[in-house]
Amino acid sequence: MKYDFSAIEAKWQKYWVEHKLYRTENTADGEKFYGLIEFPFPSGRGLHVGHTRPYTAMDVIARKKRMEGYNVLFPMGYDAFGLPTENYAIQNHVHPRTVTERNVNVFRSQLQALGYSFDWDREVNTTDPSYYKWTQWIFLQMFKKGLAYKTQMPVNWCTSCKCVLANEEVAEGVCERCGAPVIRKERSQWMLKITAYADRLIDDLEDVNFPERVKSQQINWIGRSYGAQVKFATTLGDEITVYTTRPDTLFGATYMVLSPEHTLVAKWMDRLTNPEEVKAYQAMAAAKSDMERTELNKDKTGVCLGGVKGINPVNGKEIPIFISDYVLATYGTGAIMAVPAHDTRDWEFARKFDLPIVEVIAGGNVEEAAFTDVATGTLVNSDFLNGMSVAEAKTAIINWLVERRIGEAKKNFKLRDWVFSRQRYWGEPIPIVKCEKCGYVPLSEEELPLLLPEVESYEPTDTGESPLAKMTDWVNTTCPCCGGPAKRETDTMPQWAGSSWYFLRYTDPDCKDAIASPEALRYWLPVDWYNGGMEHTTLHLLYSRFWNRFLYDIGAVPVKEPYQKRTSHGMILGENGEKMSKSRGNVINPDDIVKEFGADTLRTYEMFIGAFDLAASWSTEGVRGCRKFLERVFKLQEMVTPEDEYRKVLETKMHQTIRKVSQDYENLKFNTAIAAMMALVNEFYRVGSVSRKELQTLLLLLNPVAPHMTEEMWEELGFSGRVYQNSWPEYDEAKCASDTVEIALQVNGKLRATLNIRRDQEKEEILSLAKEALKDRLTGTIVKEIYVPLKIVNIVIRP
RNA sequence: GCAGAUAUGGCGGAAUUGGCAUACGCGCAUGAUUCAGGUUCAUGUCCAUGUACUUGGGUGUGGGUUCAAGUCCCACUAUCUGCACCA
Repeated sequence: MKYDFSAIEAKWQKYWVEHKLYRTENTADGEKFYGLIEFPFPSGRGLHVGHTRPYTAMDVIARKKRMEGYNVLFPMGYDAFGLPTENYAIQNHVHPRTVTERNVNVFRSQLQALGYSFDWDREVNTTDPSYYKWTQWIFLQMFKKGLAYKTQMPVNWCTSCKCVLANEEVAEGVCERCGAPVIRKERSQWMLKITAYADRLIDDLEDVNFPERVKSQQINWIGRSYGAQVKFATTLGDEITVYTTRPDTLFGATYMVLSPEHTLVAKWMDRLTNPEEVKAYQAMAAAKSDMERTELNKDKTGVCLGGVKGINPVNGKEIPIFISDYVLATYGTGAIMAVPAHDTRDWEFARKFDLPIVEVIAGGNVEEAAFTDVATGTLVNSDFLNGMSVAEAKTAIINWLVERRIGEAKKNFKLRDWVFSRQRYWGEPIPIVKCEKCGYVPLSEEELPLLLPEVESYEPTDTGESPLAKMTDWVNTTCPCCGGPAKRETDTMPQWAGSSWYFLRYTDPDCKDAIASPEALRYWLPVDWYNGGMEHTTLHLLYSRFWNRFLYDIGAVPVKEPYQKRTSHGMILGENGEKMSKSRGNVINPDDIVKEFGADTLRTYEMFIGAFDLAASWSTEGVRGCRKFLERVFKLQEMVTPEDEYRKVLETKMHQTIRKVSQDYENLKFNTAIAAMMALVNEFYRVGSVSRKELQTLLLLLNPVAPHMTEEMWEELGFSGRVYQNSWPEYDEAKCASDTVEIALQVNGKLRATLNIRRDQEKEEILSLAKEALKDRLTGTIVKEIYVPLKIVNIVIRP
């Protein structure tokens, strides 16, 4: 009997589609289960073996849950707006919509060829006007609540192409396309006030089941810190406000540093003694990204502002003011007080510029290095703070500052507001018009969706505006508020917009009058299990939690947190252990694998490749191994005996395997689940036969991973119904354990022998058996005898 | 630089609470089947030493705790992911 995978897979895929096998209703008996995977960006390169790993994993979970009686929602869609499609469209003079449609069709057929159990009736596409209508609607709600606003923000500007570049299009400070230098230029941008939700985004993590590493990465990214804001007077009259997490070290502040972009620098420019030097430094800083600027191993640079001094409020001392690019305009107030004795970066800067280092917390040697340990130090050289601990000093100094109205306790976040504008064509138009009289005015909800107009060229304009700016008929409109002349916003939304709420739309994808009907949202939310990549932890995952929380606050969704459980998969690397990429020539196309080995083999291999949450390298030899395993299962048909029960010799093994596979699937340990099934199959071969009942159980266990082959065998063997209509096999805990176990016998921790014991044997009896077995080695005084039940005996002797 | 993670045979990886390191697969070796190659089946396979028994070493590096450490603690090193306009 030959395993003809192409015929088998085609047959069952057709059957599943025709019978709408995986269609999900919004009401049903049994508990609901909503399993979600990150929907793909339909790129021109097609589906990647990196996609199929998490998709297969959740498909396994979904199939198992259905067999356990759950009403399962397992949907798929396309996150189809975005830069790569737009760039392809520009190069090839085709409409991005055409490119998107083509790519989506390729993706869909690739996904279907892998036998995923998606409910295809619920497919969503973020570029569909009936979808982005609601993306725009959410933006309008945010605007109405004051969470969307415009401000000046720096963007990457190519001096030659004269257009705004994405960070990805900038390589080592030059434009990726033309090689011309890229500078940072201020532009008016739409922003979303995610910082208003910073506390909630941290605090609500307590209620969800996310891996610790995901939680801590989000918490650190949001970066909540408690400190103080302090006003420093200057000799030019203006005050500088600094943010510090260490107000206790105020007596040790021996200089100040402003970010090169700080507004006071420009204001003071005429009165400085070294304006040329300052301007030159600002120009240099503008050419660097934030990351380059904060690299610690680089030499600290900076310029002292000539002709102005700051005044330390606690001791009245005049201290120099520098500008340096290690201070970022976007964090805190863009200005710091520098305490070189107790901050590493300040210490290095002070050494380089020969500035005084004043120790105010005893415990280290500040001549050698900054002393940053807050737990043990005691305040010194600090007047009324002397002798206090760091914690006491913080409270005391803040009270002192508050009394004099020169400072206050302040909570700060590293999280920045979300830059929501893109000067691009292929995104959702922002539904706002600008009226000379009324300012920024939202469109009324009846006018949504605001459709993307047809343009001839998708190239950004010379002024850096989006291609939409060239559509004067579209841009010039009337103000919804006063009816006077107004202009439409020409920026579009980032790709993150559509993906921030897609999981809501799946619950009711055709809903006409809301993001989804309240009944559907109530039934399906929260998502029970969301699997995705670690690389999305601080952006997509955080953004979508933010949007959901906002929608909860305005009563549009019923749950605070959208995802009850989050898991992450590791990347699939090339055969050489490097990231798969065209330039490295190590890309594996899933289509080729399906064609040569079959979808069931690809699925099995990707589940077997290694620990699900770690990266794993591709191995075509490994694929062959999984194919061999499936062939061995297929050939079991020739060895079937008619018993409709587990035979005595295999009973324990059967129960153990069911338990292992059930638990391992649930814990995403697919590799060990498959190993257990391989071991079971080896056992069948060793025995030389398999009973009908044993094979039936194996087919049920293997079905989620290899659905086509198991369905075919099920039919061939004449079992009733389809595999998916049957229940998940059960195991008996009592039958998982054999009567005897082998334990290890150690002397001084070294393995010397093993011993077979009965489960119910007494400790004393086992110890005496052990000593008998080890008697040649017990050549000294026995100091200690350790027995760990059913595991080990360790006898400690001294000569 | 900051943040999060990872490190086990020739390779992918396994190992409830600290309790027999290397399950399962690949590769390799030997044998059977075959005209032959492939397939399939069986056996073996951490390293060193040795006649089989054995003995010693061994989970990135260096220390520590413990009767016992891949697992816990301290200090390193290397690699991977993200860093806000790629998604």
